[in-house]
Amino acid sequence: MKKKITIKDVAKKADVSPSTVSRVISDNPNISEQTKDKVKKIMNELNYHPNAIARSLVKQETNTLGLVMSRSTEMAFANPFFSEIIQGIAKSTKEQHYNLMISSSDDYKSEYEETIKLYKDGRVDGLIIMASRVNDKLISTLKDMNCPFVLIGRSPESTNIPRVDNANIEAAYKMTNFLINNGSQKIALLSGPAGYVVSRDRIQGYKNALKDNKITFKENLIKYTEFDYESGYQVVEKISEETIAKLDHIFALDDLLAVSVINVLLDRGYKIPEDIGVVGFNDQPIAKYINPKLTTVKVPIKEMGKKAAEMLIKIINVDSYHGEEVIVPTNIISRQTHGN
Amino acid sequence: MKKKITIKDVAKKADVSPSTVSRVISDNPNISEQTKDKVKKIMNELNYHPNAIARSLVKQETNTLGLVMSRSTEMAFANPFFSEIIQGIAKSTKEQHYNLMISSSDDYKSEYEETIKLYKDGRVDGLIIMASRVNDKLISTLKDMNCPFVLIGRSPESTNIPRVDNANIEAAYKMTNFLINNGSQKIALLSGPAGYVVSRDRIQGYKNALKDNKITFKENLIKYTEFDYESGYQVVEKISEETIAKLDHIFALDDLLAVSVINVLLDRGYKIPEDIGVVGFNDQPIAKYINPKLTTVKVPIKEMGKKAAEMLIKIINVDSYHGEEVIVPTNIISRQTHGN
DNA sequence: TATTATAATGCAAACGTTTGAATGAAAGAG
DNA sequence: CTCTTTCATTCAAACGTTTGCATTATAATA
Repeated sequence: MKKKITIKDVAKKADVSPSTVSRVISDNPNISEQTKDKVKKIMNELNYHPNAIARSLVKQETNTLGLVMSRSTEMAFANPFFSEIIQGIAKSTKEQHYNLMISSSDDYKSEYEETIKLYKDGRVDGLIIMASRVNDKLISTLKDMNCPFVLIGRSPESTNIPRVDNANIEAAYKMTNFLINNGSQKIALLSGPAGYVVSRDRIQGYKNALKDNKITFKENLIKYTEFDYESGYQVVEKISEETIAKLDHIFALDDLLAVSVINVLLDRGYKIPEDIGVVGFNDQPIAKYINPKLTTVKVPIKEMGKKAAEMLIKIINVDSYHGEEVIVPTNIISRQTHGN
Repeated sequence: MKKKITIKDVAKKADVSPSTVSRVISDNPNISEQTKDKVKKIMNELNYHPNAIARSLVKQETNTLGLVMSRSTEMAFANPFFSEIIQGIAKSTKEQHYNLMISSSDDYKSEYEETIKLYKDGRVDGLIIMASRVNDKLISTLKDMNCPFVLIGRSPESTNIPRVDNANIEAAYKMTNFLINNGSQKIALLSGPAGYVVSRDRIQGYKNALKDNKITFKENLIKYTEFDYESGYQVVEKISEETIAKLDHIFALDDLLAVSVINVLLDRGYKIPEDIGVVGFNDQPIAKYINPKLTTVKVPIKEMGKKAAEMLIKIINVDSYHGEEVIVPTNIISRQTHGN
């Protein structure tokens, strides 16, 4: 094992003290240009890289952000939503010279513990949380520890926490309205798990739109499933022909779910959107890959990730800043799967 | 800012030395059960967490793996292939109590530097590399630094390096053969960038199959593009009707590319697979989401990621082990897009 | 009882940096 | 020519652990 080159080696060779070397690294104005040049030259010669761990220890900061997935590892990545979020986060961490550590577990309990641990162990300076279950104690724990974090989503219990989200209620309202204005009355919902805030919010928007249009809401028009293709497919498969025959539209609260809806419908011989319309949510890439192309509501997922990371870094670094709520705009992307 | 609880605080309160506390943490057999209990109790009381950074500094290991994407951030994540790889890696890092740090840049040069830096800075104990350009100097640099790493893919210049890959040549051969056996003669290829080893290998397999079937290879039947949907679409769009009319099959060297092929074909009014067949490579989730469902070659992407991480961890930890080459099996998934 | 082996714990150095305070040299002021 | 100021550099402590070695107490042996 080749011996590691430390700041002392550089110092010795340059005939200065380690402190001086450290100061040229940080470009301290007290060091003369002359010595700066000399030291830099030697750093190159020796191919010296400052040790980030040692630096972290004394500065008490790691320059790394932690990302934790609130769902089982499989679920988390199965949905392209997360790839896009990561994409955004990775982008701004890179831009701001931060590192990104990602963590995911298989069940909620260990997820919770992993998250706390990541921070308590001192591996990260702050956390981006995608957990947004109803009644998630993670949020309050984090607050108690005063761990810098930003939430992607919404936590109904805790107000006034730094977060980035889209206006789910409003967006679902708009989409429902859009369908109604196109002549639909019977709109069924395929929702994600009832335990997620996103599900609740989107359902709320749907209900609001129904109400404003004087359409009575029926609980049995909502089906719940996981946020992945297979679960969605299975749930929709079970719906009887008669039920479907009565429907104008199925509004899936996620694009992947919409795709599963479309596929069981197609498999059963329905024509989309002639026989029945299907719309989604998120505008993930797949929305335009499938045929017919999916009408959906666009949420700028990547930007959300990007914004979240930027916000977190700011929270970590500027004392006076404690975060804000940023709500990104959404809009309907009208493609080929909605009826009219 | 609440003061951080250190090993010293625990030691003081338990009336032992820090060394003793450290030893109960590592469950050193020299410590009596009695003191172990006492110390553990106090660690709980104080909610003490050992600081990973300090630990890393003295042990000269971070318990962290680094993952670097060889493509621009956008590209990397745009293709679900990477999500699946990450998924696998995340799984085994978690299982083995390692952390995962991910890195991606926007161009190749900074990618290279970021990677080296990640390791040189001492943030990670080893690297998983997905770079597999032809003539990638990253590999040799890593070797020179004797940085533990495993490659996902193949590096034609360097032999005998730890890596996990699928048998690309063989797989492409099998698929081509499959198409020929189904009666195809004119098979065009939509390849990823010519600079990637995967592209070359798959093309090689295609050529071999042609040769073994006494079909003459024509260079102009191969088109190159990036590994994302839009690039694929644009390339295929430019192909003339006459050219397409002569084709039996288009073999896309990636599922996402296959989807783009299918879509321009569908947009132009072709029936798949009646007019022309399309097959892909990788068996990404999207293969079964689209309609008609994509015939493709299955490569166990997630398992590759998992295996790579396991191997890397072993390389890091067991002196006598320097890695191996593991080639995962592939097989054809016959669905609805190939003709016969 | 003196001697040695054994078990449990403490001491202090080390890991590679950063940084406030101390030092020294050179320059400017009186 | 002394006194102060300024500038550039060094000293040494600190960050929170781990670990080889020394130390002590206790038990076993002669």
